Amino acid sequence: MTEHLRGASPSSPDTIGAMPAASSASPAQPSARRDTYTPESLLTVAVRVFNERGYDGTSMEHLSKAAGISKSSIYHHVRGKEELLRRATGRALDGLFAILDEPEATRGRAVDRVEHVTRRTTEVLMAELPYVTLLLRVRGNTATERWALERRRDFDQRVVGLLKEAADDGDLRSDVDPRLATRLLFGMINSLVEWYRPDRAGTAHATGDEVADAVVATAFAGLRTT
Amino acid sequence: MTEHLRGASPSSPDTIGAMPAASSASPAQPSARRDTYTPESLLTVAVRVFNERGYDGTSMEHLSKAAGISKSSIYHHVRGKEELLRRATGRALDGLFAILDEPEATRGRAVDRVEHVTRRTTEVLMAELPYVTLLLRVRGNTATERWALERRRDFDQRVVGLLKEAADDGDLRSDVDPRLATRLLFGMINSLVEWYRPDRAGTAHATGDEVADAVVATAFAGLRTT
DNA sequence: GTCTATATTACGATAGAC
DNA sequence: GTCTATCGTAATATAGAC
Repeated sequence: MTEHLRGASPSSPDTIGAMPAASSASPAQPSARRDTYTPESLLTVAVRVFNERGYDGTSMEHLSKAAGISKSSIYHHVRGKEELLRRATGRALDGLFAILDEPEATRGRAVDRVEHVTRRTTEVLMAELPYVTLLLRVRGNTATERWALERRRDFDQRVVGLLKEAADDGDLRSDVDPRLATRLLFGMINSLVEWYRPDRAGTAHATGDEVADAVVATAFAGLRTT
Repeated sequence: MTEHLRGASPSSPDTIGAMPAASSASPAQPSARRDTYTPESLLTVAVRVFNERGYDGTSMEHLSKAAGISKSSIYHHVRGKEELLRRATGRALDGLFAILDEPEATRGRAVDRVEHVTRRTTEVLMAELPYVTLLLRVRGNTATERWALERRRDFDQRVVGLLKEAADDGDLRSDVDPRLATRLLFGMINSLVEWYRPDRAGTAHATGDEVADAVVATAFAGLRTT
């Protein structure tokens, strides 16, 4: 069992890409990091384990082994397991909501705004993959989980509004209700968390751009040739 | 806290619809049931709780409260939590694999076979909703979960084969790889477990038939009007 | 078949030394 | 900031009475 050594040390090379700049707010200074965990860098490890084992299936013991520090050391950085979940889902939700404020999502023909939101949601999902993955698996057992679920429902409702507009414009097929269409659309997009892996992109499967293109093309024009 | 009383008794009226016929194999005899649990009727309760709280988030205590019997009584019917998971996922997988043996899935033009499998998978998912829901959320922490994941991958691969055939026939859009198309297709279908509720069908959202129609139309022709 | 009581292990979190 | 040791609780599962 050498599992606890893999990617364990806070300064181990294979975690650099995922490591945030320490307390320094500037993202242009990734160098001056101390050889210790911050809540942010600990979150990176925790979210990975949460996604591997499931949130409920992950114990603090699992986290401590994965992070390479003791259980009690984790409590020095965060108040507990639930705070890690809140930070992770919050990050995912912030990324998603930001899409709705983009100019392309607020101006122009509704169906084009829907298409923009579709593409950008796919992109944000790929960019923030571990955080969105965790968000999409939340069940609602704790207050934090219910808070995340509620924010997610708000996001969905905003998009339903867009689909309704596009339907009123006559730009969406009339035999599918906008609410149902939104659910199928997000079903397709969100399923990326089940198989998309950035490290495999371009080899075992398509690159991020190709995936986004495929999602938009499939969702709006369908799989069948005409 | 009256939660443990809701739908608790094995013979309570609100569980009748979900209750299987006892040892009698004939489904035309729902009457002659004894006022006690069978592994099958216990499974109905357990799967509902698993889906509400997540498998890892469900303790035997939770199950005993929901079933209205003690923890130790559960062990009289099944060997443990994992056996319940295996029975549930096995049932879901059997339903899915049966689709691939249907005549419409083995004869005719590939693209039509894909469309048939799409519709039938949607229908089986709605008919066996709790079991398929549980299957789709399995993570792989135990041997049983890995067994279920492997069978599920087999099913996916069978469908990828169908999509490849259809693509070779020139019936599928050429700018989306068959493997990717299969993933997006199943992403859309499988997302039903997140929102489809049989009791709400026809009121809060579309009926089962309408949902199946919408899935097929969206997946093959797309959301946008042409 | 069901129960109460309990064995045993694992869990989240804390105390206090270094 | 990290550690070892430990507390109190909750988990899975079993023993044995009825």
